[in-house]
Amino acid sequence: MAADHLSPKFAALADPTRRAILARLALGESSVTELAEPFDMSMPAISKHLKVLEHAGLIARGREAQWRPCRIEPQALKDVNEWLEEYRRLWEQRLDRLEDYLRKLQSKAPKEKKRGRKK
Amino acid sequence: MAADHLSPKFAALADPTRRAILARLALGESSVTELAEPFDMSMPAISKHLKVLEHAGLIARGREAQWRPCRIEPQALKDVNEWLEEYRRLWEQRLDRLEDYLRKLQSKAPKEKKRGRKK
DNA sequence: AGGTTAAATAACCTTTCGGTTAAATACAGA
DNA sequence: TCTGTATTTAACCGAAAGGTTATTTAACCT
Repeated sequence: MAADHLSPKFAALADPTRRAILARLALGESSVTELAEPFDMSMPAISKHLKVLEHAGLIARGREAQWRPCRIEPQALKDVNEWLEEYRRLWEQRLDRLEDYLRKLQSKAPKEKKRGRKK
Repeated sequence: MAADHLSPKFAALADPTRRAILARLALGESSVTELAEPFDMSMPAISKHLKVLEHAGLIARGREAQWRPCRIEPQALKDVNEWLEEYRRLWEQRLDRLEDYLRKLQSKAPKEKKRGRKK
């Protein structure tokens, strides 16, 4: 157990073409040809991208006649999110510090009012 | 503007060694040698991993005498989180459907009680 | 100045990635 | 059964990834 399922997911997401494909699939199922349409790229290239996404668990594919409709697999993104969650406090903490800083600036502001502003 | 800052971040996260380094840095600053210690890997290899993380904006490095302490840059992870947010409804939606399904199962359950259970 | 420690760089190697074109496969429909 | 349409597979290519060892740089400490 505990194989590294995250690496292939991150690797799949590291390509803008594949992220664009995911964005498209977030709107609904689509065939390979439809998915390929926006890109200036050969069909085999798209086919390879889809295979990468599939192996990462980010998409799944059905079969309808000669079409192989693709759909997004949200669970895979949820897995990524769960990894990220471990770090959430880090950026929220930093945000808190920024808020503290801004609050301090604001409480100082009245004193500063007397000074002229640089043109 | 609008350069692709996400690809290098995802690419950096696609390696388990680098994710382990990040996990370590989430606990606090660390020198390169300290970071290298848990891995069965040469120092230059670690050095390269750190460079990848740095270029992705995931870590930053200081200078203290002959040490180059590394620290995590939470903002980069926040950026990844923001990308992921666009898809959140997808997995939450699916979870809702599962909950609906389980609720239906439960309301059906009393009827099922009368049947014997398979051994 | 000389020696030690911390880290980066250079040069190299093998594997993987992202693309190509050409050929093969799978199915639908006349 | 032949033809067109959708998609994959095969073979190839150059570039990038991830590792190595050997060398270099940088800063500290006598």
